[in-house]
Amino acid sequence: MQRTYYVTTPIYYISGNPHIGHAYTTVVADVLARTSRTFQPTFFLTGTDEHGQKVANAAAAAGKSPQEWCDELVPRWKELFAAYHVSYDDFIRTTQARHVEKVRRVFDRLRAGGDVYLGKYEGWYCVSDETFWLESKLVDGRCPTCGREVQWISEDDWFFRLSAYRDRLLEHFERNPQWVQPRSVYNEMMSILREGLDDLSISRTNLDWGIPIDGGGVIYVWLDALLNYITAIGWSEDEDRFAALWPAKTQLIGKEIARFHTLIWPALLWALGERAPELVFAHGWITVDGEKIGKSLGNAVDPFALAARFGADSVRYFLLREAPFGSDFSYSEEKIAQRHNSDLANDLGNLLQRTLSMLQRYREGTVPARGDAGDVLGDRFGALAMSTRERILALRFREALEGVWELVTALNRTIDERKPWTLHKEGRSDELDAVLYDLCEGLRRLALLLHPIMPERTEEMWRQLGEPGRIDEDWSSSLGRWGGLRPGTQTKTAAPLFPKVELVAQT
RNA sequence: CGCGGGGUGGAGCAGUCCGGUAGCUCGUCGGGCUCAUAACCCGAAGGUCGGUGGUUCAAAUCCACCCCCCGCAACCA
Repeated sequence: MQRTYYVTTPIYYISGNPHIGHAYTTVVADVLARTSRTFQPTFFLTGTDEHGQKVANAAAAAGKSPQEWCDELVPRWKELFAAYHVSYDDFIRTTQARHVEKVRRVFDRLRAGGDVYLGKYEGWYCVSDETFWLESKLVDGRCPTCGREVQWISEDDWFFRLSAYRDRLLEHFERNPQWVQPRSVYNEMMSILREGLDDLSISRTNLDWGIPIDGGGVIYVWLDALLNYITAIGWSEDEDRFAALWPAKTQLIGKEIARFHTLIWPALLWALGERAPELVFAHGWITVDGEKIGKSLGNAVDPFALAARFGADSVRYFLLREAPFGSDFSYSEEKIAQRHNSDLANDLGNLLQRTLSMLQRYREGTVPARGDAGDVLGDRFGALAMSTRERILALRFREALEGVWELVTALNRTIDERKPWTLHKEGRSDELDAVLYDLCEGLRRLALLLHPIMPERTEEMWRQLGEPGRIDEDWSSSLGRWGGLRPGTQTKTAAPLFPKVELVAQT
């Protein structure tokens, strides 16, 4: 069975409504998936993480059962992903039977294999914050966060023998220095490894919203959650399918959950006799004025409002173009507006507009045959498709877009240098045909190359260019050589692709 | 001595792993063009890369120390 490019997002914890960060990770995964699909079998998984204390609390506060709460909230995520044109192949919920039964199977196997054992979980516990604290963290014997008294808890819990995998993890990290990216996260995880790992408590007896364990208690929500990546693709059930998909090619996460995905997750997989994922990539935070986004900070960003104001594709473009992937980056509506206006409206949208306008004026909207004029653009940009694909799949989105924009600039410059209006006036018909053809061919390529980033607006480009084929077709056949555009194609002028947005002069 | 990230022209950022004319976007100034969403194209000004010291023929890039900012250390992307 052919190997499939398998990409995942974290499954999202639904203790509240989705925010911009959820959109960010998922959009990035979508860009990978859409790019990969142009040349290989691809599977893109996302979903929701529904168990645990916080969900139980949130549901109780809303006067609902946890299951009702989740059932009502999950559609919000699906709406978000629809609003951002996310093309996931599967959406897993940890409350689904397909997941629950396999997690229980995992637990049984680990227990049988000796990687899970019964031990005592003890520590200082703050009831108010629902958090265990190391003695060394306490402030005057009180909770360092809220200042309340803490109590000594001692309960029988199941433990995962994480410490037994420390050496293998170290070796894995040393042999595969690229498997965790970016480098900063790799370094941090290495440093944690060098300090040593404790076994991990994987059961909870103080709540019942989770996957039950025979004999009492529920499975720790993180163990439950991590397993979604394999329960969704047929682990222990459909061996052929699982073998085609696992190990995952790229698992995207936020950097705050790196230790779960790069230390606990591989150890867990090894305990099950499976392989670690090929790449775990931890992206940075979206910040507002350098500060982390959070409800408590009152600076949460509503992703629905954002998409409504700028268009989902503009936001997608911004998220991928603004910062090197992996770094934190500062967000503001002004920055989105700037990107939208200068890159998308002025450079790209206007290029389409002026090209189609001239084509309409001089050739009644019909793409002319090119003739034998020199092929500088073809020489220069023939390899762009392959380099763009490589950069995207290496998660170097910014570089990929910068490369594509060289073509945008080159086309704008071509108009400036060749002056089609002059060619027309002077009746230099062959030269005019060649220029117009090249512009249309360049735009056709731009639509194809940018489609994974901006799926909706590029479809509109495609339509205006009068293209009959599929925009998500194989790049190697459609972009192999300059000149794939068929002469005689009838284009249509239409409203601007990216209408400019007004900058609100506030703050 | 808990761990990690960052300090580069007015703003926001690349470049630092594998040392060798400091690059990009926006902004500013000047010019060009008139097909286009007052958009596009060309050119210019502006930084010696947080500080000090060291290694080197040569350092933003390596080493040491120091200053400043920010995360993490918790079931929050």
